[in-house]
Amino acid sequence: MDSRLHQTHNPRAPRAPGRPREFEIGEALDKAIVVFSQQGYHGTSISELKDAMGLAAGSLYKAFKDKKAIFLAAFDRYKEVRNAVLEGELQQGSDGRDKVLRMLRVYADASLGEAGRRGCLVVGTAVELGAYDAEAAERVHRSMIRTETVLEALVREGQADGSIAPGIDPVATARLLLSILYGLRVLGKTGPTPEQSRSVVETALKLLD
Amino acid sequence: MDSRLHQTHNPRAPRAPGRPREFEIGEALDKAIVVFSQQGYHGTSISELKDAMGLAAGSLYKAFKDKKAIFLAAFDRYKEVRNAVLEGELQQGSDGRDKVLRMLRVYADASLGEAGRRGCLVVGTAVELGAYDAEAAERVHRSMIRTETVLEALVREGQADGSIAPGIDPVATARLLLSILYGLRVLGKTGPTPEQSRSVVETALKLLD
DNA sequence: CGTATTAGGAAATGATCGTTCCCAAATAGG
DNA sequence: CCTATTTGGGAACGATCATTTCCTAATACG
Repeated sequence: MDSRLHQTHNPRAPRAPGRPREFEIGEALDKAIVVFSQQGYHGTSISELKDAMGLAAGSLYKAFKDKKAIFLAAFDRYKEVRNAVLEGELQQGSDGRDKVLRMLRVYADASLGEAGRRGCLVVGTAVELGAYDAEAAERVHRSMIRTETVLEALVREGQADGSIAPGIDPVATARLLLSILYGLRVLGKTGPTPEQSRSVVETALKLLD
Repeated sequence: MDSRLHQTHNPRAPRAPGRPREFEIGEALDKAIVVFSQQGYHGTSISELKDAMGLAAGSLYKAFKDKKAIFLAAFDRYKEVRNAVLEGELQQGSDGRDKVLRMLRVYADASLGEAGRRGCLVVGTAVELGAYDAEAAERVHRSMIRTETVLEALVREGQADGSIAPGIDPVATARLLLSILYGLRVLGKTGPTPEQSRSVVETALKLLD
């Protein structure tokens, strides 16, 4: 298996001979993310995928090994994009408490409107493929552990800077906040109002007192 | 369409002529619930369904209009079963706070072990079919609203009997608890430890103070 | 007891699935 | 400038999908 297959074009890498690729893998994956998030893995056919990505079936299978490889590449890109959004927000946080608040808001905002109805690819993959595909399940698990670890670190940070009560358990609180984040994404599938999402975030802050 | 098609056998109803059905629709649906919860709607083929339910394809299509009708009937039965479990627990609750605790525990327990990996059919349907099938989305929405309403009533009950702080907002708290319940079911797909689920429940109780 | 009606179950149906094949087009290296 | 190599894209592939058909078995009703 060629490791270049699932990478975006790197202009510094030695150029292989042959006809150059006419599309950006990253842009194509962004379109795949939309379809996969909306319809799930089994609910998305290669035919729909090629229409959404603007590619012929042959081109798809030259860029990716099979349907699952497309999905996993889309999953990885989704995680990259969402992690970048999250990190950008966290950097603006003034203290631990404010960073937890911003993290909750990122998920609450993502659960609103069209994006909310589309759904979270991590949650979707956990639910649809968690008991079906080991590779997908492992990525989901890693992603969840990472998010949980971030939350735990933020709680500890808040306890260190005095913005979060010293008596609370960072591990238990992080786990509960994790439940809330994914719960928000599930509720987002049914089209909540911005007020509903906001009230969840505000009320959850009580856990930091 | 014959309304008897999706009902379990009722011995008091006037018996129709013809060969009697050799299987119990309810038992067959119980087996369908397992498969649908595990693999989702699109991930489950009629072939798998007939194997799991112990029926031939022809018999399936005599009992149900099509695959979606099987799924919706399984969804309805799932809700009946889970609602019965929940109601049984709530009746044992001593006051509002204890009832909220018991409700959290029902979801935390359901998210453990094999049943947890199997997943919640409401969450699964929301995620997989929420943006795909209007009929499924409506059932999910009704189910979520109902659960949210129960939570809100329990909070009010606790405020009335003095077990829950009078200052908290029942609507906002119910919504947050709802997020936690569904979040627990998502996390259940990755095989949490009993300690993790228990700590979520314990920590969430802080929201009632 | 015969007829109408329904269920059981296997085989057949057409559609769509994921994947491969094939050929023309476009590049790099010699 | 030719050759090797890769991509684009559409046609073709076998497999599997959901569904129907068809025949036999079992019941209710007159």
